[in-house]
Amino acid sequence: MSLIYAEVVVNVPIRRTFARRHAAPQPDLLPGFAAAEDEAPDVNAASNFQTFHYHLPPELEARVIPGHLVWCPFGNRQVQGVVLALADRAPVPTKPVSRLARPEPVLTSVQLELATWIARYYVAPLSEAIKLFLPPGLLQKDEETRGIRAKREAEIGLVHPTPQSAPELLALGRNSQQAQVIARLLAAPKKTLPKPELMEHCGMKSDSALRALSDRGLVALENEDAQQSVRLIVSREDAWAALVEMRGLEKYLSVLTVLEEAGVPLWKSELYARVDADLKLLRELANAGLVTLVERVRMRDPLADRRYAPTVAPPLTADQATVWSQILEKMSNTRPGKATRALLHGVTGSGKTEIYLKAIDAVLHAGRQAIVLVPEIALTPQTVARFAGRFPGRVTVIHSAMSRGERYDVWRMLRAGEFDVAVGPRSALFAPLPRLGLIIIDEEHEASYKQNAEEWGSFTVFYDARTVADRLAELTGSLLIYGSATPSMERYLAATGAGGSAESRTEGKVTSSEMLLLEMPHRVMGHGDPAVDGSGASYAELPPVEVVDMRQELRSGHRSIFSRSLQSELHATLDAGEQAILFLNRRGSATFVMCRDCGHVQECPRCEIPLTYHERAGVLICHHCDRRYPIPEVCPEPDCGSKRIKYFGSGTQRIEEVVAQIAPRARLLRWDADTTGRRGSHEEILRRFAAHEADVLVGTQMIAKGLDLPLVTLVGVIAADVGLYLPDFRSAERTFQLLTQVAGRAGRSARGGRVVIQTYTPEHYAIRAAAAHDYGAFFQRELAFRREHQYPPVRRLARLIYWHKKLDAVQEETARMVAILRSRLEQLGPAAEWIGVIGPAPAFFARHRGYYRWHILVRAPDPALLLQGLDIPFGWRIDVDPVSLL
DNA sequence: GAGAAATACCAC
DNA sequence: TGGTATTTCTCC
Repeated sequence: MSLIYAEVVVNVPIRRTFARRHAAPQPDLLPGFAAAEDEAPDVNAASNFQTFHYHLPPELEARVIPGHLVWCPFGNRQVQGVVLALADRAPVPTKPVSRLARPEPVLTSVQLELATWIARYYVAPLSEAIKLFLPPGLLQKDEETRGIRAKREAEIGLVHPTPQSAPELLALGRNSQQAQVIARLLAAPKKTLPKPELMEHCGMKSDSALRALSDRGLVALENEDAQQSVRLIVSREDAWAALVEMRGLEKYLSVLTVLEEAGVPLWKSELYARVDADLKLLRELANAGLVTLVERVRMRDPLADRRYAPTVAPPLTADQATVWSQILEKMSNTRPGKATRALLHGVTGSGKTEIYLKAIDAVLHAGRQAIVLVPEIALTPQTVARFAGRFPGRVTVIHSAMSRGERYDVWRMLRAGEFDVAVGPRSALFAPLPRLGLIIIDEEHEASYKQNAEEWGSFTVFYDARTVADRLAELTGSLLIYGSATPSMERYLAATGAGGSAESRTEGKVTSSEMLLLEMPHRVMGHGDPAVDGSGASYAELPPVEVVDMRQELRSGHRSIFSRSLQSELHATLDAGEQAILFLNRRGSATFVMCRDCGHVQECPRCEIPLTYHERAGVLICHHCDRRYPIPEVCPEPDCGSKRIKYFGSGTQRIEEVVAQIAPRARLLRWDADTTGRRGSHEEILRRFAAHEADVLVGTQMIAKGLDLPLVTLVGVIAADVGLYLPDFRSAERTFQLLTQVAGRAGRSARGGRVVIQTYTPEHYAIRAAAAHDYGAFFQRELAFRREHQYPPVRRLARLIYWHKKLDAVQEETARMVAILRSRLEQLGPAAEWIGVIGPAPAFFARHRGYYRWHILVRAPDPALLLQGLDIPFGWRIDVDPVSLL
């Protein structure tokens, strides 16, 4: 009699990684892993894939499959674990699996495979990668204590088909002789009864009640054949109305009416929202047999109480039609193991969302499902409304404001196939859709798709949803659409194939597969305007951008942070009763050194990264390689030699105050970290600005993203240079994206608009390209820069960050780690050809919350190859494909 | 995360 | 050298 064994990933933090001595790596789960181990066994002998083996007791043999959550003995206690694989033998003596934690598997085979891939790619514990797929609170000793308890609520159903005149009603309300008489007569043939019989039935001792009814004109007392009788002399409807009034049945009837109109059983809370009722009333109705009152499990649905007006697809613009036909053509090739990828490069307002909706529609018709990723900040009601409105009842959302229980219910409903479209931020990628066929990543360039290793938090897997989505699309054979007005270098390089496929193999580009490039270069103004193409949409010009050279301003004696040009534009805008957005990039209030005459910025000659001014030490430091340089007294630019050298970023003036001086009557609204701390205040600020409760919106990062603000005709960028000279290889890309997106806010209506960008370096290619709305020019120039210095997407990077309270401990530990990495590098031999270890150096934000932060960079086609199985002491974070090096 | 084993530390 | 505090290891 042979046993069945389960390989289990236990939900226990395994403090140290160590050798996986017994079980061989599974080649189909870990492509490339086994081969690498053969070549360099010492480096890859250890693994973060620590698993444990158990045998299945007879009663579980037929019930357990990979993906099941089970309880297992572990040391002297019971722990939860996820079954990774079944086998007919185990490498060690085994204990039995104790029991199933849930009857259904918590992960599909595709999700297990993806989790395994994530753990390897991001050098993270497999157990942590698995947790990404589970709603928070599921993996607990006692899930009842973690707020994901199933919610139970009474549901009210209607028993009687026509409750308005049901005889059961007569058991309710207050009784009276008059009411009894009317009820009796209503039930009688010909609405007439002999008087004595009637009085007897109703227990009447005198006929005063009858006379009162007669006085009200409801009944007539008649003499027929010497017999006194009582006749109802109003219609049945009127008699019922009188009955209702007499018995005080209105409150009962209003409940019944709501239920009748709903046509389906309602939750108690839904009923309460529509009608004034309480549980006592409902119990009376239930006792009378008019309604059923059942307590059952209620799924919390974040969109349940929202009503979206159903919308239909508008005709496509010419751009949209072209793009759509290209997608359709490619979609026919999509099958499991083969994804179709597309990059939708469309300017702000070109109608990308309509393409997303078309793609969802097509996928739903094919019986498959879709995940829509949006940057968290853009998860405004408007975005959700567009998806929910087009596909009523089939869309759900996942967002950070949801409670544990709500997330848990959404997870369960998705798994049960109750929704076909999941909209949410990066974590929505792990939604359990059983028949996934489409992944959309809107605003693909947004940094929030990367789980940031620099954030303070207990995250352990610093994954990039854009990269993981690529893998998921491959595994499920899905269509994957990235959309952006300013695509990331990674995606655009993949889509244009610049550099060639042979190069991308050796240089380890993020994706080696084809990506369809879809361009939508025209801005749609809105329907109903004079037709430019067949769809009835008209195209709008992108707003003209004026670049103001602040050096020139200075030379002319204007020291204000508002150039003369921006001041006059601001006045013109306010005079016209229009609105302005003033954009200040305050991020990391950079301390770079710039010549105020020629705009020259001090850089590290080797890393070509701006040097950071350190006031205390009185030196300039490169935050990549830790080289130090003296502060120049004169500008080193050959033709300049100016002595006016400025330390940028120190003490940014408050724009608000200056605006108040320039335009005292302008109503100001501020949008930054201070004013948007509370949840929902984003929307509140936007709403107030959209309602023209203010004339000028002053903000930092995320101004008015993705919102139509027709009255905004001026966008001013106060200092485009801030952010451009941060010591990070993505600074130019980020600045270009920011400027382009901000400029896209202006002139989205027939009023047109203007953009003013103030800068000390108007010749910088990021600023010139943004001003010219020329993505291609920026891309080519930036790619050359990345290629020259071997930065992503030409090469891949991993960043190892170490935090500690003591500086000497940081230096010691980072030096130790670098030594280990270098020795591993040697052991790799020829496989290390493209690998480099850079550092250690202090991170840009070198001191954070009392901790020193230093980092090491690994440049490699596949950083995991060097880092796999590394013993990683507490305090380290491994960030593969870091989004920032600050 | 907890108990067992290994090691470091210390008084004599 | 024995006893104890501290760190490391293992758990299928």
